Amino acid sequence: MTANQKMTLRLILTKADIRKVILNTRPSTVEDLISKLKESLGLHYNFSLQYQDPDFNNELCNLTDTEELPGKPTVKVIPVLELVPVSSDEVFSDTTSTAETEILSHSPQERLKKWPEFFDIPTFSVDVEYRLRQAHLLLMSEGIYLKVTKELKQEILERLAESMYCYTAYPTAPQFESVAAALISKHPCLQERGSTTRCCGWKNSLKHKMANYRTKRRQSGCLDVAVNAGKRGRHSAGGQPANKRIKKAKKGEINYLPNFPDGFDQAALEGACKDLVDEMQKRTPNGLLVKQKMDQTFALRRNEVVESEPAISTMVKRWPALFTEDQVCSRKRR
DNA sequence: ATTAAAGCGGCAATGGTCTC
DNA sequence: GAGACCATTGCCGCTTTAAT
Repeated sequence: MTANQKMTLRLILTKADIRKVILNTRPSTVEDLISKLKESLGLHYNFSLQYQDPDFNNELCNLTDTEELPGKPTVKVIPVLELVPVSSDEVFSDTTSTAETEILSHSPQERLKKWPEFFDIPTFSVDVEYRLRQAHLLLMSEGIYLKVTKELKQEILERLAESMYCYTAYPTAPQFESVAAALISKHPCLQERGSTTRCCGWKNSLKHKMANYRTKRRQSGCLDVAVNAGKRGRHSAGGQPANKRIKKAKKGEINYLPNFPDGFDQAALEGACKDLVDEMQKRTPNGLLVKQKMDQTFALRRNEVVESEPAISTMVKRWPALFTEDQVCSRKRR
């Protein structure tokens, strides 16, 4: 392949938006290809690429080298989800992260940010953004409101639920209101005629969506929402529902049961627990080490308390550091 | 059959009333 | 004032419905 050759490719942005793209020069690196695509299509988000590989019956493979591309390749855009970096005083955990961005994962660390004063509506898929822009123009010129189709609503709700979940799994009524208001403020074509707030339908849908989103997360193994499930008697197989004994959360609070930190399993955390006991037996325990290990093992302690309801005396033996002045004050701040 | 949206119902909190 | 009791309210998981 020569570098100056034109390049024609079929670009899959979404299921509904597949475009033919012609580049004047054939990019020599994947980075170059991505920046050329960003430039020619005006895409303002980061993405990686997958291509249909003729070696594997045209199944998609990650693109690592432009040499792998056939003559007229079909390439799929894979958006990279990014979170804004968080300042250390905004986090619940005392541990500070040096990462500039974090990919969304199932770890509780994703929910580090305080609910913002003004909720920032995320950017939707290219297709949805395009449709909203068109609808906005139509509203401005003709005064016609957008008729929100089922799949458009679905994509909007899904993206908003994801965004809200970064802050909390259980938004309050005013928080739902603020998101709905921010949505119609950013996209006036989504306003509802008939309601005074112009967005109470969105608020209602968001509430339902969030409940369904929690169920989804629960099924994929997120303990922090799973702890609130399984309380109904008639839905469990063996008489008593699984989590019946776990008290239902009060208004405005949740039963917090975080997953283990990334890279740590039960055994690793048990090790940290033992280190802590050993350290606490010293005449002058290393405060920094104790604090670090206590933060690391937070999820393990929560699991013990919720799962086995240990006696206080057991907790004192297993977690002597938990009852020091430093730790009591530190936990109160959480 | 699958999936998302919405309705239903159990449960804890809350507030009012009554009695002591 | 304190407590017991009862009705109401609102949250949220589970189930149903509707669309494909």
